[in-house]
Order: sequence, then structure tokens, then C-alpha cells
Amino acid sequence: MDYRYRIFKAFLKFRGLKCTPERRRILDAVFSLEGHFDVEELYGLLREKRSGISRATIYRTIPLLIESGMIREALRCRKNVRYEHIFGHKHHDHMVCVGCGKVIEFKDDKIEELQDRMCRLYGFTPIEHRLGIRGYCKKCSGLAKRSVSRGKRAVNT
Amino acid sequence: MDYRYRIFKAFLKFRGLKCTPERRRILDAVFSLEGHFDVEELYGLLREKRSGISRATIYRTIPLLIESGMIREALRCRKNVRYEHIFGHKHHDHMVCVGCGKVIEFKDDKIEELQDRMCRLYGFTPIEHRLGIRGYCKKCSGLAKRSVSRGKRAVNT
DNA sequence: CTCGATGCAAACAGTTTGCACGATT
DNA sequence: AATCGTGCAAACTGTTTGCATCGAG
Repeated sequence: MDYRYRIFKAFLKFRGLKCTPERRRILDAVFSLEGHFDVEELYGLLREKRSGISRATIYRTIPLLIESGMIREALRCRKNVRYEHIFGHKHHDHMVCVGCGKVIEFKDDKIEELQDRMCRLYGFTPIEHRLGIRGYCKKCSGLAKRSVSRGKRAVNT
Repeated sequence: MDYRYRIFKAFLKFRGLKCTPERRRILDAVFSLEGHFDVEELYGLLREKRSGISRATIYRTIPLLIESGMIREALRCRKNVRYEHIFGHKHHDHMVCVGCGKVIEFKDDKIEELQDRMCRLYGFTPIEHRLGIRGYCKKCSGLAKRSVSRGKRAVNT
């Protein structure tokens, strides 16, 4: 189903940009990945598929995918920026386990609603929001204290 | 008041680290800044004060300040990581205006509570959470649509 | 036919690291 | 005295950019 491609194409046209096979391949690759991905993984996948696409093109395409609503930044850990496709999915937030790196996706309508209320209170028009919780998942919470105490870099959201 | 210094010192001792004048000066500088700051600003301030402190030392000290609960990452926009001191302050979240860069700090107890509930639901033990909302502040929301349409990099949270 | 898009490699910016020296415990 | 911390400069890493070429509209 290339419904999303049609949308992306419309976005490109609207912006006066061209619709190239590279862009299409990147779009497809992104949606062929199930979870979160970073540029390097995407590059690797495209390389596997022998679609000779350069990193530069990927870097240049990502903002377009974001602006067209296809993907968004999911989370960051130091220099590692990870994305996820959102087109056609419902919004969710993340819990990231500092112990094992596990990512739990969750959503709470009440929280969303309260955020909107907050925005209204401040006369703020939201485009996007991101909620990330760092901590320990069920498995890791036993070992918790110990593993933090001897300073290593924490995982971020 | 060097209450925080006492705490920081205790943290260092606990970690078997030394308590150097550089670390102290950095701590002081951080708390002498009112708002958000990045490494470069901190470096500039320290340089102004003629405390000959290198960037390297700042980079090496920041994780210590974070782990000791003195500061936290406040927000990020591309490569720019900004911190804020949190020791002695109450927690808050951010709204960032994509138009003018304005940052609104807010807090909603109900949201916090619902987050904790979510964590309990997933057996997750939270350490920290971060909620950021991107959008347009009151002033900018009039011009909104127009300014996004011709693709520039969006400000992140 | 005309711009925008691509690949490549060089340039960048923020951050990290190896080393020799100096300071804290 | 034994480490740990510091400054410096070099190294790194992820990302961006200039340029010549290619191709979509």
C-alpha cells in the first residue's frame, strides 16, 4: 500500500520539491523497519538492498519525512538520535529502561488532555509533544541502585 | 549559601572522587546563571571570571553535576544541549515556541500523578521524566502556518 | 531545457581522549 | 606518596556542505 507515498508525494509537490526514486526508497525502507531506527541502521538497510543511497541523501531526506508527518524523533541517547514512523499510527510516549535499554510505549488519554489544557492556559498552540520517562523496568528494578552508583552515562529520552 | 556544595562534596566523596577548586567553581558558575545554559555559555562565564577552566574539565564535570542531582538536561535543539540547575527547585516541564524560541515552564500535578500511575501499571520505577511541547506561543500563533511551510529545521524539545 | 537532487569528499561542531604535569587526600 | 584531576591539543563522531553531474518535471 502506497497510500503514504501518495501523501509524501503531495507534500513534495506542495513544497516544489522533486519526487525521486531515492526519496521513495528511503520512505519504503523506513516503513519496512518495525521499531525505532537511527540513520546508520537505515543506511545499512538501504545498502543491503543495494539501493546505492548515500548518507548525505538520507540526512537530507529525514527533515522532509519529519515535516510531512511520516516520522518523528522517538528518542535520543547522547549522540544517538532515533526515529520512528508515525504515519498511520497513534501517538504514544516512551519509558526507557536505564538498565537494559528496553523501551516501553504507552499512552494515556487523560495525560494528553491535561497537556492540551495546559497549552490553552498559556495560550500556546501545540504542534507536537514528547513525554519520556527514564527509570528501571520490572526486571531491572531489583538491581537498580547498584548499577547507577558507579557513574556511567545515563540513557536519555 | 553553600549547602549545595556540601551535598556535591558528599557525592564526590561517596564516589571516591576529589573535591577540586575547578569543580567548585563550575558548580558556582552554574548556579549563578538564572536560566538555561549550554557548555559554551558556561565556558564563557568562567572565562570572564578568569577562572582558567578548560572546556574539557567542564565536559568532564557535567555528568557529575547531573548524577549528583545538581543539574539536568533541560532541552535540546539539534546539536545544542542546554542544561538547567534543579537542586533546590521544583520540577517543571517545558513548552518551546517554534516561532521565537521562547520557553515556558509549567507544571501540573495531575499530569505527574498520572505518569506515576502509568509507571506502576508497567512495573516501571521512574528516575526522571521529561515532557516537552513544541508549538507556537501566543504571540507567534498568528503567523504560525506561514512560517513553517517553507521547510526550516524545527526546534526540538 | 531547467532546476532541484545526488554522491563524494572535505568541512564542521560538539565532545572525548591521551598525555604529562599538578594537586588533593 | 599515591591517585585522581587538569589543560592542551589531537582525535572522533555525527552531520552538513560545495561541487560537478544526473535526472525529474
